[in-house]
Amino acid sequence: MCHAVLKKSGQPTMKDVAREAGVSLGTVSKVINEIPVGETYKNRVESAIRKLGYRVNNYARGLKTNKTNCVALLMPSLTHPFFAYLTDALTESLMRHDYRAILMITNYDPEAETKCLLLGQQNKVDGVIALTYHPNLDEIDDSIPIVTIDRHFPGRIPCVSSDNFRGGELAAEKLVELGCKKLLYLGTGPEILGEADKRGPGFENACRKAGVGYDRISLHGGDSDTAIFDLIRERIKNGAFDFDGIFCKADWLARKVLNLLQEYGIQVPEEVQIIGYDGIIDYATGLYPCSTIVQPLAMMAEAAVNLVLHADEDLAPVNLCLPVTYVSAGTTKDSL
Amino acid sequence: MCHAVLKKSGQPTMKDVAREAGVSLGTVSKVINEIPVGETYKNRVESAIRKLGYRVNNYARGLKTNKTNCVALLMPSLTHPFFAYLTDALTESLMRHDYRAILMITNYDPEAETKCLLLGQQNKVDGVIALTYHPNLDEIDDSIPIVTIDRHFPGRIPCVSSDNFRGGELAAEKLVELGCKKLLYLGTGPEILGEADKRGPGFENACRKAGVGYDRISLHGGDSDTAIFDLIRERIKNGAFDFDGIFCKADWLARKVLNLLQEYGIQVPEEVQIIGYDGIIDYATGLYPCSTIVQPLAMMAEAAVNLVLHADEDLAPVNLCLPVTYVSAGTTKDSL
DNA sequence: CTGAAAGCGCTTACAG
DNA sequence: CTGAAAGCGCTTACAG
Repeated sequence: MCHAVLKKSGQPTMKDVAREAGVSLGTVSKVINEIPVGETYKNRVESAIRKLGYRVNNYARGLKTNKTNCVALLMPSLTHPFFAYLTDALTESLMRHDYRAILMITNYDPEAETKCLLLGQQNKVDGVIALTYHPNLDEIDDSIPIVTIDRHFPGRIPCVSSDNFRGGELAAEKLVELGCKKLLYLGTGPEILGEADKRGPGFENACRKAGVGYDRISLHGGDSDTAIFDLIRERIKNGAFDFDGIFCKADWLARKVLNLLQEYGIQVPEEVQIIGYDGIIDYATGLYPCSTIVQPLAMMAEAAVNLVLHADEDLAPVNLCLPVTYVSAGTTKDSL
Repeated sequence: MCHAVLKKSGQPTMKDVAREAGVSLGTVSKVINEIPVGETYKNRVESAIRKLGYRVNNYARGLKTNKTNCVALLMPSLTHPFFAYLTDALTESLMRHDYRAILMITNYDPEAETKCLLLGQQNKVDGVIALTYHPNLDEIDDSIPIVTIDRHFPGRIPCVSSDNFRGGELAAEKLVELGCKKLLYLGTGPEILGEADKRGPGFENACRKAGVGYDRISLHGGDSDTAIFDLIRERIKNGAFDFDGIFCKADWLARKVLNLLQEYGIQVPEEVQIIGYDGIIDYATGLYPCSTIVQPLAMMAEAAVNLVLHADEDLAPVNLCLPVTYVSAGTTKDSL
């Protein structure tokens, strides 16, 4: 009855612990899972664990329990600061809940999104948090909970976003309050609409309510990110802009519009005031990039994690719109 | 001999495929792993897989093969654009190699770093890529390959970084070339030094070689990120700065110094020229934040992934310094 | 080439 | 409270 005492590979297993402690496998398992066990047994197991530096193998455990403590995070890219900050917050929140984040970058590619979703399944993730431009999520196995961010699929999947409609309203209200008489909404994006596309309607709603004139330049798909600047240029005549207040769908757009107007010698915020959306502080300067509607990032991350981890208990596929705030930072008159 | 045909839970298993195809378990496994199998068997298995929508359970497979196709990514934070871009590139590279990235955010906290390393072990990752401020990695199980970025632990662990020393030299050479007569190095950082701290020595080396006078303000630990600005202010007298060329250890620092000098009415680049380090394009403006030494991000990510995936074949714990380039972007006279 | 069987490291009823 | 045993979904020698 002489077995080799040393295993060839590094990591000790539960069997090693049981042998070291002189107890059975099941007892070790119980100690680890905090199921009551005799005091002496418990001590022996615990010191054996310490001595051997034992750690549970999550994979083996997952095989039995059908729980891997991993959640897949689908993101288009981390080069957009909003996505980077969001991924940071989601990952930290997951770790606080003792979950691991499997990060997947899709590059806005629907095919890659599908592939990643399947990969997640294959890795038996306990859930998926997805910021996706995928046309639909129907083909996805509904046995695994999924939460979307900024894109609502009514009826099946909960969605977390900032209160985009309200954010648009808030921007309009502020611009009016700051004396603007002729407002403009500027937005670009992919063909597939998401929650962010409620910013425009919210803005227009508040304009109407305030009885202020407004217009909209809204482009979707293809080269909309660059094409919009030609349309903006058309509205500049003799060094004056047709509007005195602009709400941009995103801060990066606000910054580019700011630069464009300044090229034409138009003063911001004196002649034209600009409000953006996102509110990610620029790492280099430590400042907001412009006056902006701030998304509650930490809250959004926490909410998405809670939803995906407690998917079974949740009543309905909610559309959770978290409150936004306005911050003045250079492109509106209240920061003068 | 009547078994229930339908499993209660969603995901089909290999057993289901075998039953559907009328072959044994082992045969299914062989088809999946592309081990030669009779043509008819192969076809039957493949159509059964398609019909059932079967996917291998990576966990079960990993249990046998000791390979999980997961790599842990340890990052201090994703709010720094360099870390965000790097994480993006690393994740995409891993995915191209059919690996998954388990992202862990450590917030510069050594304890969290240790915890994450252990978590990685517990999840049986095939390797770790770490950008860490951990004092040492000795306590880490050496059975799992680890590659560091920007921090070299000689003797055991390969390290990938940009050629920091050369980058410092390059900055000095450029400033001299652009007519600077009195140079300054500015750097801050944590107490624990890393590869990035070779930027200063590289800079000074080139200054000496060129016979140009230089000074250095280099702070480490605690509140060095804010304290350095007081030291800079001391060098400003009557609206003039003691130096006409500055090399900053990072772009964010360069930007803040730029703002500080401008507050005092000092013209950049006319009176003082500034070069930073990192070269991450600002998402909002689409521009480099300043004249800078650009790190070869994609190359660094690819190299780190290759090293960690082929750790066994590699000869030595290399210190891989990848080539940097200089870009002029507003804070040096060559961009006028 | 194919199948039956052992085993990876765990958990969990089930007896004792 | 404790242990022996079955089984999670795979892979891999081993016979046939």
